[in-house]
Amino acid sequence: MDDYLAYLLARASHLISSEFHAVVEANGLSLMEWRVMASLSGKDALSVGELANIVLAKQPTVTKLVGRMEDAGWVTRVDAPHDKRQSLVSLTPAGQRKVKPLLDQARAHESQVMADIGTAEVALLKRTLEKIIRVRA
Amino acid sequence: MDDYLAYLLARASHLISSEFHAVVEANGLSLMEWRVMASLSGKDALSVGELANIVLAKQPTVTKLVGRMEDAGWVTRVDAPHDKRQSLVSLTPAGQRKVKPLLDQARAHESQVMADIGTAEVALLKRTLEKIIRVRA
DNA sequence: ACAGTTTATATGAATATTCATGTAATTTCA
DNA sequence: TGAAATTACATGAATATTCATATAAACTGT
Repeated sequence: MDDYLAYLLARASHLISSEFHAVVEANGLSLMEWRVMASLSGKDALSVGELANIVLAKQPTVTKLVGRMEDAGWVTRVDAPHDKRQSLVSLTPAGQRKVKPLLDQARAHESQVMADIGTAEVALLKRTLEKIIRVRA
Repeated sequence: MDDYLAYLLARASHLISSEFHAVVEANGLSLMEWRVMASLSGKDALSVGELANIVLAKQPTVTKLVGRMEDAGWVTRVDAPHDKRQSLVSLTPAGQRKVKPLLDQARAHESQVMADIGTAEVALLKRTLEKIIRVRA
């Protein structure tokens, strides 16, 4: 059982996410809120559907998550000009300030993992994970 | 963002689990129920706490999950003789019959993934994942 | 252009998860 | 030994997620 790829992936993912989860919660965010804000942080905006795909949640979950984040003042929603069905989500200035230090800490955490496991091995791991995602997406 | 190890692990895990999720649901089980039953399938019994650790969920979640599965007739709970605080969960005969074909299908799915990605590469991936789990558990 | 179909999001009800806490059993150690 | 601390599980309230479905906008083929 604990030799299956599906389980090893789930366990390793849970472990690594949990570690950073502590940092995220210390900043008053849930893991999902962090994922949304991190996803938005580079881009100008993403639709609810795109976000759902990225943060690995269902669309109604994201609609409500974004609603709560909108109330908190971290994101805004506007109808897409070219397709008024879409709702484009983007970070507010407050949201950008909120997520900024976490992005730095995420990089630091990543570095720590690489130091613990080995840079080359992690690089190889990433390539294989990307291949899995690419081949089976 | 989509280059971070944490995210690649989450995405790959979600992808692989989702594929098998379809099979699991076709058998009338949720992903968590499947995990519980697969975890129990080799062993004689596991405590609620051990199960929570294995299936990557919180203890109250597992208590209630096991309660539902008990109602469905797939598992039973008995107090541990040596420590009456513990509640030992084990598969009923009906539970064993239920999970048996899924175990076979899980192996088949695993084989399919290995064929798609490459046996050697998956073996290497597994070793790295095990290392991450071992080093950072 | 328009009827039918598909797509994107929202929403209410049902379900599941989690947090905080309670209870009971075990362990610790003075 | 026995009081205090710890551990394991259960439970109720709060929260989050999901399913089913509704609504509205954008396509499609004629």
